[in-house]
Amino acid sequence: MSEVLEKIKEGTNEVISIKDLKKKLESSKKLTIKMGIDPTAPNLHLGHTVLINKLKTFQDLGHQVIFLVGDFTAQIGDPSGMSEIRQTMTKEQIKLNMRTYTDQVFKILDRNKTKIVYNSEWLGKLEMSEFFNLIAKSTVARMLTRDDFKKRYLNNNPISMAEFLYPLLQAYDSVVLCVDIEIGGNDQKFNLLLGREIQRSYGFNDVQTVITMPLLEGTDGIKKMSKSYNNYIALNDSPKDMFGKIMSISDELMYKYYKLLTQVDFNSIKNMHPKDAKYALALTIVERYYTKEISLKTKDEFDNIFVNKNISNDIIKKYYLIDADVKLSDLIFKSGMVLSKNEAKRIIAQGGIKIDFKKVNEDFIIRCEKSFILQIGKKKIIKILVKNTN
RNA sequence: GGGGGUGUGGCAGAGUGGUCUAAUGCACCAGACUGUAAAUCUGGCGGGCUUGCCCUUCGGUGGUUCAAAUCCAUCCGCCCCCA
Repeated sequence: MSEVLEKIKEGTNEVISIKDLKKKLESSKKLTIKMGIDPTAPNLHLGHTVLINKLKTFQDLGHQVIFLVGDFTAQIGDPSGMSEIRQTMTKEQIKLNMRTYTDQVFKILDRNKTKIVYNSEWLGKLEMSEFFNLIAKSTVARMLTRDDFKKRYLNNNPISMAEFLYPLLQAYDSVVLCVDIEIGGNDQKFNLLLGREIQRSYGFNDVQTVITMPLLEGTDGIKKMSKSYNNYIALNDSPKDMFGKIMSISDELMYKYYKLLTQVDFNSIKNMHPKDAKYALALTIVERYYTKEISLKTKDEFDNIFVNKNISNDIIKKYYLIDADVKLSDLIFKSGMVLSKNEAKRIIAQGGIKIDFKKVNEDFIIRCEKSFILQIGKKKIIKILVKNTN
Protein backbone atom coordinates (compact mmCIF):
# COMPACT_ATOMS: atom_id res chain seq x y z
CA MET A 1 0.00 0.00 0.00
CA SER A 2 2.69 2.50 0.92
CA GLU A 3 4.27 1.68 -2.40
CA VAL A 4 1.10 2.70 -4.21
CA LEU A 5 0.89 5.85 -2.13
CA GLU A 6 4.46 6.76 -2.98
CA LYS A 7 3.78 6.24 -6.64
CA ILE A 8 0.81 8.58 -6.48
CA LYS A 9 2.62 11.21 -4.47
CA GLU A 10 5.55 11.23 -6.84
CA GLY A 11 5.91 14.55 -8.59
CA THR A 12 2.86 16.09 -6.99
CA ASN A 13 2.85 19.52 -5.54
CA GLU A 14 0.33 18.83 -2.82
CA VAL A 15 -2.14 16.16 -1.77
CA ILE A 16 -5.06 17.29 0.35
CA SER A 17 -5.17 15.29 2.29
CA ILE A 18 -2.87 12.31 2.42
CA LYS A 19 -5.01 10.83 5.16
CA ASP A 20 -8.10 11.01 2.95
CA LEU A 21 -6.25 9.46 0.10
CA LYS A 22 -4.90 6.63 2.20
CA LYS A 23 -8.34 5.83 3.47
CA LYS A 24 -9.79 5.81 0.00
CA LEU A 25 -7.08 3.57 -1.35
CA GLU A 26 -7.49 1.16 1.53
CA SER A 27 -11.21 0.87 0.96
CA SER A 28 -10.36 -1.10 -2.19
CA LYS A 29 -13.22 0.65 -3.88
CA LYS A 30 -12.79 1.63 -7.51
CA LEU A 31 -12.16 5.33 -7.25
CA THR A 32 -13.32 8.06 -9.61
CA ILE A 33 -10.60 10.46 -10.61
CA LYS A 34 -11.40 13.61 -12.49
CA MET A 35 -9.30 15.96 -14.46
CA GLY A 36 -10.81 18.72 -16.50
CA ILE A 37 -9.51 20.84 -19.32
CA ASP A 38 -11.37 23.67 -20.94
CA PRO A 39 -10.98 23.48 -24.68
CA THR A 40 -9.81 27.05 -25.09
CA ALA A 41 -7.03 26.10 -27.49
CA PRO A 42 -6.94 23.49 -30.21
CA ASN A 43 -4.02 21.54 -28.86
CA LEU A 44 -2.97 19.85 -25.71
CA HIS A 45 0.62 20.51 -24.84
CA LEU A 46 3.29 19.05 -22.61
CA GLY A 47 2.02 21.13 -19.71
CA HIS A 48 -1.22 19.19 -19.78
CA THR A 49 0.63 15.90 -19.89
CA VAL A 50 1.97 16.45 -16.40
CA LEU A 51 -1.62 16.07 -15.24
CA ILE A 52 -2.59 13.38 -17.71
CA ASN A 53 0.38 11.29 -16.67
CA LYS A 54 -0.83 11.38 -13.11
CA LEU A 55 -4.24 10.35 -14.32
CA LYS A 56 -2.56 7.48 -16.09
CA THR A 57 -1.04 6.35 -12.82
CA PHE A 58 -4.52 5.94 -11.39
CA GLN A 59 -5.74 4.25 -14.51
CA ASP A 60 -2.96 1.71 -14.29
CA LEU A 61 -3.96 1.05 -10.70
CA GLY A 62 -7.40 0.08 -11.96
CA HIS A 63 -9.37 3.15 -11.00
CA GLN A 64 -11.95 4.96 -13.09
CA VAL A 65 -10.48 7.93 -14.81
CA ILE A 66 -12.69 10.74 -16.08
CA PHE A 67 -11.37 13.20 -18.59
CA LEU A 68 -13.66 16.15 -18.44
CA VAL A 69 -13.88 18.46 -21.40
CA GLY A 70 -15.11 21.78 -20.08
CA ASP A 71 -17.03 22.78 -23.15
CA PHE A 72 -19.52 24.72 -21.05
CA THR A 73 -17.03 26.32 -18.70
CA ALA A 74 -14.82 27.26 -21.64
CA GLN A 75 -17.50 29.72 -22.61
CA ILE A 76 -17.00 31.49 -19.31
CA GLY A 77 -13.25 31.27 -19.08
CA ASP A 78 -11.34 30.09 -16.08
CA PRO A 79 -9.96 33.14 -14.32
CA SER A 80 -7.16 31.17 -12.65
CA GLY A 81 -3.95 33.13 -12.73
CA MET A 82 -5.47 35.71 -14.99
CA SER A 83 -4.92 39.34 -14.30
CA GLU A 84 -7.56 40.55 -16.66
CA ILE A 85 -10.99 39.66 -17.78
CA ARG A 86 -11.17 36.74 -20.14
CA GLN A 87 -12.63 36.79 -23.54
CA THR A 88 -15.57 34.51 -23.75
CA MET A 89 -15.47 31.95 -26.48
CA THR A 90 -18.10 31.09 -28.98
CA LYS A 91 -19.55 27.62 -29.23
CA GLU A 92 -18.04 27.23 -32.68
CA GLN A 93 -14.51 27.96 -31.48
CA ILE A 94 -14.94 25.54 -28.65
CA LYS A 95 -16.30 22.82 -30.85
CA LEU A 96 -13.41 23.21 -33.22
CA ASN A 97 -10.93 22.92 -30.39
CA MET A 98 -12.65 19.93 -28.84
CA ARG A 99 -12.36 17.89 -31.96
CA THR A 100 -8.65 17.35 -31.60
CA TYR A 101 -8.61 16.89 -27.86
CA THR A 102 -9.67 13.36 -27.32
CA ASP A 103 -7.27 11.80 -29.80
CA GLN A 104 -4.43 13.62 -28.16
CA VAL A 105 -5.45 12.42 -24.72
CA PHE A 106 -5.35 8.86 -25.91
CA LYS A 107 -1.72 9.20 -26.77
CA ILE A 108 -1.33 8.72 -23.03
CA LEU A 109 -4.51 7.24 -21.58
CA ASP A 110 -6.11 3.95 -22.46
CA ARG A 111 -9.03 4.67 -24.73
CA ASN A 112 -11.09 1.75 -23.47
CA LYS A 113 -10.72 2.55 -19.81
CA THR A 114 -11.24 6.29 -19.93
CA LYS A 115 -14.53 8.03 -19.54
CA ILE A 116 -14.81 11.25 -21.46
CA VAL A 117 -17.49 13.67 -20.37
CA TYR A 118 -18.53 17.14 -21.45
CA ASN A 119 -19.79 19.44 -18.75
CA SER A 120 -22.33 21.06 -21.04
CA GLU A 121 -24.23 17.79 -20.58
CA TRP A 122 -25.33 18.91 -17.14
CA LEU A 123 -24.34 22.55 -16.83
CA GLY A 124 -26.14 23.34 -20.07
CA LYS A 125 -29.35 22.00 -18.66
CA LEU A 126 -29.04 23.41 -15.17
CA GLU A 127 -32.30 24.92 -13.97
CA MET A 128 -32.18 28.46 -12.69
CA SER A 129 -33.45 27.33 -9.31
CA GLU A 130 -30.79 24.66 -9.04
CA PHE A 131 -28.17 27.15 -10.13
CA PHE A 132 -29.15 29.49 -7.33
CA ASN A 133 -29.17 26.61 -4.96
CA LEU A 134 -25.54 26.08 -5.97
CA ILE A 135 -24.32 29.64 -5.73
CA ALA A 136 -26.07 30.11 -2.40
CA LYS A 137 -23.63 27.62 -0.99
CA SER A 138 -20.69 29.97 -1.08
CA THR A 139 -20.03 33.61 -0.32
CA VAL A 140 -18.46 36.65 -1.88
CA ALA A 141 -15.93 36.82 0.90
CA ARG A 142 -14.94 33.22 0.25
CA MET A 143 -14.44 33.93 -3.43
CA LEU A 144 -12.39 36.99 -2.69
CA THR A 145 -9.94 34.95 -0.68
CA ARG A 146 -8.74 33.70 -3.99
CA ASP A 147 -5.48 35.44 -4.67
CA ASP A 148 -6.07 36.48 -8.26
CA PHE A 149 -9.55 37.78 -7.50
CA LYS A 150 -8.25 39.68 -4.54
CA LYS A 151 -5.42 41.23 -6.54
CA ARG A 152 -7.68 42.25 -9.34
CA TYR A 153 -10.18 43.69 -6.96
CA LEU A 154 -7.55 45.68 -5.10
CA ASN A 155 -6.06 46.96 -8.34
CA ASN A 156 -9.44 48.13 -9.54
CA ASN A 157 -9.34 45.59 -12.32
CA PRO A 158 -12.63 44.19 -13.51
CA ILE A 159 -13.91 40.79 -12.48
CA SER A 160 -16.95 39.67 -14.37
CA MET A 161 -19.76 37.91 -12.52
CA ALA A 162 -19.31 35.00 -14.90
CA GLU A 163 -15.74 34.34 -13.94
CA PHE A 164 -16.54 35.01 -10.34
CA LEU A 165 -18.93 32.09 -10.45
CA TYR A 166 -16.63 29.87 -12.47
CA PRO A 167 -15.10 28.05 -9.51
CA LEU A 168 -18.57 27.03 -8.37
CA LEU A 169 -19.34 25.42 -11.68
CA GLN A 170 -16.14 23.44 -11.57
CA ALA A 171 -17.03 22.37 -8.06
CA TYR A 172 -20.47 21.37 -9.22
CA ASP A 173 -18.88 19.08 -11.80
CA SER A 174 -17.38 17.17 -8.91
CA VAL A 175 -20.80 16.88 -7.31
CA VAL A 176 -22.47 15.58 -10.46
CA LEU A 177 -19.72 13.09 -11.17
CA CYS A 178 -19.29 11.99 -7.54
CA VAL A 179 -15.59 12.51 -7.80
CA ASP A 180 -13.26 10.91 -5.26
CA ILE A 181 -10.08 12.55 -6.41
CA GLU A 182 -9.51 15.60 -8.56
CA ILE A 183 -6.23 16.42 -10.20
CA GLY A 184 -5.25 19.87 -11.34
CA GLY A 185 -2.39 22.27 -11.80
CA ASN A 186 -1.07 24.24 -8.91
CA ASP A 187 -3.01 27.29 -10.04
CA GLN A 188 -6.20 25.26 -9.72
CA LYS A 189 -5.87 24.78 -5.99
CA PHE A 190 -8.63 27.17 -5.03
CA ASN A 191 -11.11 25.64 -7.47
CA LEU A 192 -10.25 22.13 -6.37
CA LEU A 193 -10.61 22.93 -2.71
CA LEU A 194 -13.92 24.60 -3.35
CA GLY A 195 -15.00 21.32 -4.89
CA ARG A 196 -14.55 19.74 -1.47
CA GLU A 197 -16.65 22.38 0.24
CA ILE A 198 -19.42 22.21 -2.29
CA GLN A 199 -19.53 18.43 -2.22
CA ARG A 200 -19.86 18.65 1.54
CA SER A 201 -22.74 21.09 1.19
CA TYR A 202 -24.41 18.64 -1.10
CA GLY A 203 -24.23 16.04 1.61
CA PHE A 204 -21.21 14.02 0.57
CA ASN A 205 -19.70 12.09 3.44
CA ASP A 206 -16.37 11.73 1.74
CA VAL A 207 -15.31 14.73 -0.24
CA GLN A 208 -12.80 14.71 -3.04
CA THR A 209 -9.11 14.46 -2.43
CA VAL A 210 -7.24 17.22 -4.13
CA ILE A 211 -4.00 16.56 -5.94
CA THR A 212 -2.14 19.49 -7.38
CA MET A 213 0.73 19.15 -9.82
CA PRO A 214 3.50 21.67 -10.40
CA LEU A 215 3.06 23.89 -13.39
CA LEU A 216 5.34 23.25 -16.29
CA GLU A 217 7.10 26.33 -17.53
CA GLY A 218 6.92 27.05 -21.22
CA THR A 219 9.88 27.12 -23.56
CA ASP A 220 10.70 30.63 -22.38
CA GLY A 221 11.41 29.20 -18.96
CA ILE A 222 9.43 31.91 -17.22
CA LYS A 223 5.71 31.69 -17.73
CA LYS A 224 3.63 28.59 -17.44
CA MET A 225 3.23 26.67 -20.64
CA SER A 226 0.21 28.01 -22.37
CA LYS A 227 -1.19 28.62 -25.76
CA SER A 228 -1.75 32.26 -24.94
CA TYR A 229 1.92 32.82 -24.18
CA ASN A 230 2.98 30.98 -27.29
CA ASN A 231 5.57 29.06 -25.33
CA TYR A 232 4.16 25.60 -25.66
CA ILE A 233 5.14 22.29 -27.13
CA ALA A 234 1.98 20.73 -28.47
CA LEU A 235 1.31 17.00 -28.53
CA ASN A 236 0.61 17.22 -32.20
CA ASP A 237 3.57 19.36 -33.07
CA SER A 238 5.56 17.74 -35.80
CA PRO A 239 8.49 15.64 -34.56
CA LYS A 240 10.79 18.26 -36.00
CA ASP A 241 9.14 21.10 -34.07
CA MET A 242 8.94 19.09 -30.91
CA PHE A 243 12.60 18.16 -31.11
CA GLY A 244 13.67 21.65 -32.04
CA LYS A 245 11.68 23.31 -29.30
CA ILE A 246 13.12 21.03 -26.67
CA MET A 247 16.65 21.65 -27.89
CA SER A 248 16.12 25.37 -27.59
CA ILE A 249 15.17 25.42 -23.92
CA SER A 250 17.65 26.45 -21.29
CA ASP A 251 19.65 23.86 -19.40
CA GLU A 252 18.00 24.77 -16.15
CA LEU A 253 14.60 24.26 -17.66
CA MET A 254 15.69 20.98 -19.15
CA TYR A 255 16.15 19.49 -15.70
CA LYS A 256 12.68 20.58 -14.73
CA TYR A 257 11.29 18.97 -17.85
CA TYR A 258 13.08 15.78 -16.94
CA LYS A 259 11.51 15.84 -13.55
CA LEU A 260 7.98 16.64 -14.64
CA LEU A 261 7.78 14.82 -17.93
CA THR A 262 9.89 11.71 -17.60
CA GLN A 263 10.59 8.93 -15.15
CA VAL A 264 14.31 9.24 -15.79
CA ASP A 265 16.42 9.05 -12.68
CA PHE A 266 18.15 12.36 -12.06
CA ASN A 267 21.42 10.68 -11.13
CA SER A 268 21.71 9.20 -14.57
CA ILE A 269 21.73 12.58 -16.26
CA LYS A 270 23.43 14.90 -13.83
CA ASN A 271 26.89 13.92 -15.03
CA MET A 272 26.05 14.11 -18.68
CA HIS A 273 27.02 17.06 -20.78
CA PRO A 274 23.93 19.32 -20.81
CA LYS A 275 23.78 19.14 -24.56
CA ASP A 276 23.71 15.36 -24.53
CA ALA A 277 21.15 15.34 -21.77
CA LYS A 278 19.00 17.62 -23.86
CA TYR A 279 19.37 15.37 -26.86
CA ALA A 280 18.26 12.46 -24.72
CA LEU A 281 15.26 14.40 -23.45
CA ALA A 282 14.20 15.40 -26.93
CA LEU A 283 14.53 11.80 -28.08
CA THR A 284 12.49 10.52 -25.17
CA ILE A 285 9.66 12.97 -25.68
CA VAL A 286 9.44 12.58 -29.44
CA GLU A 287 9.54 8.83 -29.06
CA ARG A 288 6.66 8.92 -26.61
CA TYR A 289 4.32 10.76 -28.95
CA TYR A 290 5.59 9.21 -32.15
CA THR A 291 7.91 6.23 -32.45
CA LYS A 292 11.48 5.37 -31.76
CA GLU A 293 12.27 5.31 -35.47
CA ILE A 294 10.81 8.76 -35.96
CA SER A 295 12.65 10.18 -32.99
CA LEU A 296 15.97 8.89 -34.27
CA LYS A 297 15.28 10.14 -37.73
CA THR A 298 14.31 13.54 -36.33
CA LYS A 299 17.58 13.75 -34.48
CA ASP A 300 19.50 12.95 -37.64
CA GLU A 301 17.66 15.65 -39.49
CA PHE A 302 18.30 18.07 -36.68
CA ASP A 303 22.00 17.32 -36.76
CA ASN A 304 22.01 17.59 -40.48
CA ILE A 305 20.58 21.04 -40.44
CA PHE A 306 22.18 22.60 -37.45
CA VAL A 307 25.34 20.67 -36.86
CA ASN A 308 26.41 19.49 -40.29
CA LYS A 309 24.68 22.34 -42.10
CA ASN A 310 23.51 19.83 -44.57
CA ILE A 311 19.95 19.91 -45.66
CA SER A 312 18.13 17.13 -47.38
CA ASN A 313 15.27 17.76 -49.69
CA ASP A 314 12.52 16.04 -47.84
CA ILE A 315 12.64 17.94 -44.61
CA ILE A 316 12.20 21.50 -45.65
CA LYS A 317 9.32 23.47 -46.90
CA LYS A 318 9.28 24.11 -50.57
CA TYR A 319 8.36 27.14 -52.49
CA TYR A 320 8.12 27.36 -56.20
CA LEU A 321 9.65 30.39 -57.75
CA ILE A 322 7.67 31.19 -60.82
CA ASP A 323 8.69 34.64 -61.97
CA ALA A 324 11.86 35.01 -63.85
CA ASP A 325 13.10 38.00 -61.89
CA VAL A 326 12.27 38.62 -58.29
CA LYS A 327 13.79 40.90 -55.77
CA LEU A 328 15.18 39.16 -52.77
CA SER A 329 12.90 40.98 -50.35
CA ASP A 330 9.86 40.18 -52.48
CA LEU A 331 10.82 36.55 -52.63
CA ILE A 332 11.16 36.36 -48.87
CA PHE A 333 7.81 38.03 -48.42
CA LYS A 334 6.10 35.84 -50.99
CA SER A 335 7.49 32.72 -49.41
CA GLY A 336 5.21 33.54 -46.51
CA MET A 337 8.00 33.36 -43.96
CA VAL A 338 7.68 36.99 -42.90
CA LEU A 339 4.72 39.27 -42.42
CA SER A 340 5.71 42.24 -44.52
CA LYS A 341 8.19 43.34 -47.12
CA ASN A 342 9.61 45.81 -44.68
CA GLU A 343 10.36 42.99 -42.31
CA ALA A 344 12.09 41.12 -45.12
CA LYS A 345 14.19 44.17 -45.86
CA ARG A 346 15.09 44.60 -42.24
CA ILE A 347 16.27 41.05 -41.94
CA ILE A 348 18.30 41.37 -45.10
CA ALA A 349 19.90 44.57 -43.82
CA GLN A 350 20.79 42.84 -40.57
CA GLY A 351 22.47 39.96 -42.30
CA GLY A 352 19.85 37.38 -41.47
CA ILE A 353 19.49 35.91 -44.92
CA LYS A 354 21.54 33.09 -46.32
CA ILE A 355 21.31 31.57 -49.73
CA ASP A 356 22.92 28.17 -50.10
CA PHE A 357 24.48 28.82 -46.69
CA LYS A 358 26.18 32.00 -47.74
CA LYS A 359 25.18 35.29 -46.26
CA VAL A 360 23.81 37.65 -48.84
CA ASN A 361 23.07 41.34 -48.82
CA GLU A 362 20.38 43.39 -50.43
CA ASP A 363 22.25 43.68 -53.69
CA PHE A 364 21.99 39.97 -54.24
CA ILE A 365 20.37 39.17 -57.54
CA ILE A 366 18.34 36.05 -57.85
CA ARG A 367 19.08 34.11 -60.93
CA CYS A 368 16.48 31.74 -62.18
CA GLU A 369 18.95 29.09 -63.06
CA LYS A 370 18.79 26.48 -60.41
CA SER A 371 17.09 25.72 -57.17
CA PHE A 372 18.58 27.02 -53.97
CA ILE A 373 18.18 26.98 -50.22
CA LEU A 374 16.91 30.12 -48.57
CA GLN A 375 17.49 30.64 -44.88
CA ILE A 376 15.75 33.37 -42.96
CA GLY A 377 17.32 33.65 -39.55
CA LYS A 378 18.29 30.39 -37.97
CA LYS A 379 15.06 28.56 -37.92
CA LYS A 380 13.29 29.29 -41.13
CA ILE A 381 14.59 27.32 -44.01
CA ILE A 382 12.94 26.70 -47.33
CA LYS A 383 14.00 25.43 -50.66
CA ILE A 384 13.27 27.56 -53.65
CA LEU A 385 12.62 25.50 -56.72
CA VAL A 386 13.03 27.26 -59.98
CA LYS A 387 10.22 26.33 -62.24
CA ASN A 388 11.35 25.11 -65.57
CA THR A 389 9.69 27.35 -68.05
CA ASN A 390 9.80 25.05 -71.01
C1' G B 1 -29.83 57.91 -9.99
C1' G B 2 -25.56 61.40 -8.19
C1' G B 3 -20.22 62.34 -7.97
C1' G B 4 -15.10 61.27 -9.27
C1' G B 5 -11.61 58.84 -12.38
C1' U B 6 -9.73 56.23 -16.63
C1' G B 7 -9.02 54.31 -21.86
C1' U B 8 -1.85 55.19 -25.53
C1' G B 9 1.81 50.13 -29.90
C1' G B 10 1.57 42.36 -28.20
C1' C B 11 1.77 43.71 -22.63
C1' A B 12 3.12 47.27 -18.86
C1' G B 13 3.65 52.46 -18.83
C1' A B 14 5.47 58.01 -20.04
C1' G B 15 3.65 61.79 -22.89
C1' U B 16 -1.45 67.29 -21.72
C1' G B 17 -1.19 71.69 -28.91
C1' G B 18 3.98 71.53 -33.15
C1' U B 19 10.66 68.74 -32.01
C1' C B 20 5.17 62.12 -31.85
C1' U B 21 5.70 56.34 -35.40
C1' A B 22 4.97 58.34 -29.67
C1' A B 23 10.16 57.84 -23.96
C1' U B 24 11.24 53.53 -20.97
C1' G B 25 10.76 48.31 -19.55
C1' C B 26 9.06 43.36 -20.94
C1' A B 27 7.98 40.27 -25.03
C1' C B 28 9.40 39.46 -30.06
C1' C B 29 12.95 39.45 -34.57
C1' A B 30 18.08 39.64 -36.60
C1' G B 31 23.46 39.63 -35.74
C1' A B 32 27.98 38.42 -32.60
C1' C B 33 29.42 34.57 -29.03
C1' U B 34 27.65 29.31 -28.51
C1' G B 35 25.64 23.55 -27.70
C1' U B 36 19.99 26.25 -33.08
C1' A B 37 21.49 26.40 -25.41
C1' A B 38 21.27 30.08 -21.33
C1' A B 39 23.51 34.67 -19.98
C1' U B 40 25.70 38.92 -22.31
C1' C B 41 26.52 42.56 -26.12
C1' U B 42 24.81 45.07 -30.85
C1' G B 43 20.91 46.42 -34.07
C1' G B 44 15.75 46.23 -35.15
C1' C B 45 10.63 46.08 -33.80
C1' G B 46 3.11 49.87 -38.41
C1' G B 47 2.71 49.59 -44.00
C1' G B 48 4.41 50.88 -49.14
C1' C B 49 7.81 52.20 -52.73
C1' U B 50 11.63 54.94 -57.15
C1' U B 51 15.48 55.11 -49.42
C1' G B 52 13.75 59.72 -49.65
C1' C B 53 9.46 60.40 -49.40
C1' C B 54 4.32 58.90 -48.97
C1' C B 55 0.33 56.53 -46.17
C1' U B 56 -1.64 54.66 -41.35
C1' U B 57 -1.68 54.59 -35.66
C1' C B 58 -2.82 56.95 -28.96
C1' G B 59 -11.27 53.66 -27.40
C1' G B 60 -15.24 55.34 -31.71
C1' U B 61 -17.30 59.50 -34.33
C1' G B 62 -17.57 64.65 -35.27
C1' G B 63 -15.41 69.53 -34.39
C1' U B 64 -11.73 73.79 -33.11
C1' U B 65 -6.76 74.92 -35.12
C1' C B 66 -1.88 76.48 -39.98
C1' A B 67 -1.00 72.14 -36.58
C1' A B 68 -4.45 67.24 -32.10
C1' A B 69 -2.46 61.30 -28.48
C1' U B 70 -2.82 66.28 -26.26
C1' C B 71 -8.41 71.19 -26.64
C1' C B 72 -14.10 70.79 -27.33
C1' A B 73 -18.68 67.83 -28.20
C1' U B 74 -20.77 63.21 -28.29
C1' C B 75 -20.90 58.01 -27.99
C1' C B 76 -18.71 53.40 -26.12
C1' G B 77 -15.76 50.46 -22.51
C1' C B 78 -13.72 50.06 -17.66
C1' C B 79 -12.80 51.46 -12.28
C1' C B 80 -14.04 53.83 -7.54
C1' C B 81 -17.31 56.41 -4.00
C1' C B 82 -22.40 57.71 -2.48
C1' A B 83 -27.60 55.76 -2.95
